[in-house]
Amino acid sequence: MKSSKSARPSSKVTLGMVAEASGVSPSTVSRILNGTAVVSQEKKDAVDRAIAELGFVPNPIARVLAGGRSLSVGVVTQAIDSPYYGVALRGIEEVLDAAGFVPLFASGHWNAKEEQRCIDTLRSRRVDGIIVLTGRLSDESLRKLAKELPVVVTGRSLKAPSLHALNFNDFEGARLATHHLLSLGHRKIAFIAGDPVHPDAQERLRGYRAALEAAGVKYKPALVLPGLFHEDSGVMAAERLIDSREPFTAIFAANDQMAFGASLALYRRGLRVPEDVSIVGFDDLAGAAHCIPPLTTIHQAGLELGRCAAQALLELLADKTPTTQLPEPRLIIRSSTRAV
Amino acid sequence: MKSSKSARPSSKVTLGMVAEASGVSPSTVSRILNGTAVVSQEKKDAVDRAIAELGFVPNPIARVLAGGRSLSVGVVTQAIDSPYYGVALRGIEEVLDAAGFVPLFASGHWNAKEEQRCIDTLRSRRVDGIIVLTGRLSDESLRKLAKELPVVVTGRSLKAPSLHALNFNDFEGARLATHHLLSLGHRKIAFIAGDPVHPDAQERLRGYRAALEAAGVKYKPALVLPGLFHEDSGVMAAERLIDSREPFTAIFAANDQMAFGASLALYRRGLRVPEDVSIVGFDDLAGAAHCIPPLTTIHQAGLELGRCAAQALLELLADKTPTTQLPEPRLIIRSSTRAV
DNA sequence: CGATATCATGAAAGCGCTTTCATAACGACA
DNA sequence: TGTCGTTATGAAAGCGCTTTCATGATATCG
Repeated sequence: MKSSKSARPSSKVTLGMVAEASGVSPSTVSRILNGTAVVSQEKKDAVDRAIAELGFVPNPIARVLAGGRSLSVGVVTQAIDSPYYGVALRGIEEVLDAAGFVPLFASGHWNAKEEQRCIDTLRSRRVDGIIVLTGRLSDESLRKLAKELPVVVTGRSLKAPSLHALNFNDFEGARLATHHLLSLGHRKIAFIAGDPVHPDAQERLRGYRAALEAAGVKYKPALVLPGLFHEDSGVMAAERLIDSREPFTAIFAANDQMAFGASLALYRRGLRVPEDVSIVGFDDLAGAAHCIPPLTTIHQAGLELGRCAAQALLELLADKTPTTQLPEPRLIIRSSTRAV
Repeated sequence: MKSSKSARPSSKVTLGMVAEASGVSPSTVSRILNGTAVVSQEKKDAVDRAIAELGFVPNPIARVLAGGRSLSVGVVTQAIDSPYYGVALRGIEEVLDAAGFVPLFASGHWNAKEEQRCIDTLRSRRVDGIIVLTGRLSDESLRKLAKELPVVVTGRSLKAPSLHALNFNDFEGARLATHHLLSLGHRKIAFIAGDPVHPDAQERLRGYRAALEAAGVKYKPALVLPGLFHEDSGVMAAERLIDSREPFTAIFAANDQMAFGASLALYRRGLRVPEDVSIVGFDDLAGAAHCIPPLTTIHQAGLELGRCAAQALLELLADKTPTTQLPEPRLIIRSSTRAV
């Protein structure tokens, strides 16, 4: 009969006990908990009181087994430690948490097979919906998946019921970056491309070419270096570029990591940024603002991406049609670029 | 009667159906699945065949409700997008996955309350064990938690049954870093400290002082700047240092992020690394090898940390006593340090 | 060779919740 | 006042699995 103001979070209080304590049936408690039916205010009060008193916490496992929602959503990312997607995960976590949902993360490692496995695991865990961050799965499998549960996918633009796609405007971003260099007077602009199996990489290349063309600058294949989206490939690309003796005054890298790598290669070869060559990256990673020199880059809001994705999934879950779109790319001018 | 070589991963095959198809009871199927009792080879074969044929996948939700293992472990990290812990998460994921376990990540944001909430959520999800990456929870709560399920915690050294602690030798790492600078002839070595609420930060400060003392260099409080483990605090610390006019030839930052920040501040003030001042970091983040100049630092294996933690938890789960220890700190000499 | 210990197996009772389905209780209408 | 639609509520049947507990079969012993 002690009325400690807050109940100790005792572990094994069940819905049944709440029912008994408040003199109603388990069904009624469940209905109150889930808002699945009208219940008299009187009983509702009694139940609420009992819940508080006993410190009852519903068991999500039992709930989902019985056919209810799991209040969890699966997130398949590619690498849990990716600097870009990591921020997106934080965004997802943030909005999901605010809505009472729990994220379940799984990494596909840029491999369709593994991604599929992640999805299977996630589904066996009975998640209510799935967010796929880019990845290599075919549009077809995604569409099929969306027939089973709500899906939000980033990095593509496909349309299907119960499926929302969030695509960043890579083309425009790349165009912006290249245009910035052009406007600074650069004409010999090298491009370190990303892995061409990524649609992103292709779009960014397109944007680079489009900007060149618009400025009447001839596209030179010798100025386009292959890359793999990581630092080392940026180093190698820049070294290859220097060794090729093809003249250049600026480099646009398809992502920040390669831009970091390229800067390093230039540094090692005694070329200064931005005095000798200007560099623009893409993504605006957390590190871009603190590297030397701070990197001019295209801001692709990872945090926003995550938030939007989660928001969209929540809407799908509520049977609404999400309308969320990603913000347009923005050029962030820092210190790695200057006029020729 | 078509004998497609591999079963389609049909969704709703239950243990009961397997039992029926192979002419045994559900109990027997369960026993075979979990190895909880001896079953005749004959039945085992029949069941295995039925499982393959039907493409049966056990429902983990039902399993855990009925009192079995969930084959999942909770991981409370501090920020899902932390550059250091991110790598650790990858290590955890890797070894857990190999053992058939699934990690459930939750972020405590360096806040004991939130951490506790994460743990509660995780437990309501019925994880089999929990890994706590550092964090702010009291040793006491951890000990109490360990009474309920196996726990592995990093960044402390406490001893308790069903609890394994993995501590990195921060003192020695800091000593090593400082000693390196000393051996290069530096005598005025500034230290950018970490947030003193972190035991790590305190240990690193101790290591710094110990090295100084061992070399007969007087400890100067004016050379110790407060920091918060992130880039901006590194920038501010270095600026304050410069402004103080206290002479210095080297900086040892309690982590890489602050070292990056300090480098940036020096760069802005026209001081060159390593020509004018040497810098040593701590952690060996992925970016340390690619920044300019590549950072000399103490390698604190994030990946190893994750792997060891997961390994230890697996052992705890198997009722063994883990003996895993973290590797000793190593000094990685790159290009940010040189002799005076 | 009968009695007892050993063993593989099945029947059935849950785990904690959701959800039909059925049933009082109530008001409304003729 | 009697009948019929509404409503709020409860009883009970699962969801798919694990785990006693009981049982018949087999092996072991004096």
